[in-house]
Amino acid sequence: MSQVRVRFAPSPTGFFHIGSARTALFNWLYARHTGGVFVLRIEDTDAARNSERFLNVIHDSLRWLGLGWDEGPQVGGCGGGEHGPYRQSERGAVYREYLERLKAAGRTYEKEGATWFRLIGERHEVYDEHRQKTVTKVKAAPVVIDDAIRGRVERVEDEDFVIVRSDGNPVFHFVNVVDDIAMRITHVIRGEDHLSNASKHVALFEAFGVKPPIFAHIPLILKQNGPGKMSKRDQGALIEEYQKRGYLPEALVNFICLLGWNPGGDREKLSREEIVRLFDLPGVNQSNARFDEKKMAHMNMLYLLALPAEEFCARARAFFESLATEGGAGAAEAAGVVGADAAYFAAVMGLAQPKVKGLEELPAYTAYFFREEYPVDEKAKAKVLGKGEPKARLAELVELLSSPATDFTNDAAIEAAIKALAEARGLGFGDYQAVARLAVTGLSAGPSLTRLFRLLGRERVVTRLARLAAGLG
RNA sequence: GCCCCCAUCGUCUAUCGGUUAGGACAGGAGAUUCUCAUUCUUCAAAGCGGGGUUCGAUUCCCCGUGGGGGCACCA
Repeated sequence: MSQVRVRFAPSPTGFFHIGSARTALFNWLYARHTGGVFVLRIEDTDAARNSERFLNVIHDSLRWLGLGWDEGPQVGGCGGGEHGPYRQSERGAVYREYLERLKAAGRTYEKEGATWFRLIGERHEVYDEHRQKTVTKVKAAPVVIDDAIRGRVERVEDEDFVIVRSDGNPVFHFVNVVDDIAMRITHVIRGEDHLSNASKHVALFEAFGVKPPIFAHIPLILKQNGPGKMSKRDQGALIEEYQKRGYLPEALVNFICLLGWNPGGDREKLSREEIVRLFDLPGVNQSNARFDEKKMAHMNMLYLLALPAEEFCARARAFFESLATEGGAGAAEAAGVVGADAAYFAAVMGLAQPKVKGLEELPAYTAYFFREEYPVDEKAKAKVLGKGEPKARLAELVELLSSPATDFTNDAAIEAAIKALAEARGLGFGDYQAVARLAVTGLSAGPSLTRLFRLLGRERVVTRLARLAAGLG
């Protein structure tokens, strides 16, 4: 059992996004890699901006991603631990105690109702052009941050700062350090946006007479278009979004672990176990990575393709169920799909699995299997009906397929029958394929025609073929 | 403005002084398949600039430039 204790410390002030997910993941990976402890701590000291709803989003997202926490709020089998409570809003007593220690050491003072942390060094007043106000600068000794990823970073912290607001609530820098001490955190793995704050934190650790933990500031994820880091408002930023769209969490984890880290070599698709085994802090990059939705979609497809059929079927069912429950557009249709015969559903999903890039394509891709009122792609329709003799081809197919002489029980027989028909007319399978597909599915692309014919059954196929033929009347 | 971090194909990245600078996504072309997707083959695509150090720099150092972050009684 290693002594490593890491923490993920989000604040419930908004939706959980991909950057937070990766920070959580790296912490989780490091804990698992070292056999250490992964702590979830909720930094909700800003009462005005926190909400219970966003707290649930954090819990749900972490669990969906498979990043269970060893210590933290107790939710569905995760959490507990002897360093609680794990919500900062419930740790007032701890902060008061630590504040007293700082006061006793003469490292605080009151100003305008707030409590400030006093740096050590000579003071002088300076007018700050940028902030347009007079500030007191302190000639403090440089703070050294020995970062596991960045190496040695030196920074001068030259202004006292508030640690307890005038309303009595402690500030982030203070509670963050106090909790890292109280919870015996050994490694602080967090975004590079905190690198500049680290000097404040180190100063605080030193004031408490505690050796700072090992810092590891990981690069940021940049938005895929335009300048700046990824934020909650950006396209593709929200974990909840991927969850709703039926992304596989293991694919998402695989993708985001590759943003700013690599296992060495050319491999990209890695199992969770391999990632845990290979992950380490020195392997983390120093430069920011731009988010790429296309590559992530590709990773998701690879995972979908690799799923055992039953597993794919189960995920697909869960996806349709969530669509039906969500109640948005298509909920009624999804409910219909969920209510379909299980064996039939499984057979349809068997056709779809090798074809779709994501579960979210399933409703449109399989609509015609589950109801007679399915959408028709008008562009495809115009194109297919615009050439050859569609009406004649449809009529021939209706005659062929409605005949009891045509075996409708296996794909090969159906294919052979249509090929024979084509040959007799001096045509190819392709001359029937497009128009038949349009008639039966409303689309120009989809699973193998003969396989979907067999699944649909003779009656529905013939009816749909005849219906389109009649429409051409 | 001040402080900190970073810098290889469009994007994610490999390389830890000597390579035809490799892989993946995206893009182009082709093959296969009843369409589509997959798969396979293939093409195009990179060391920011300038100084050093060195027999030799993508790699080490410095300066620019560019990108990112921070500078709250937010976290």
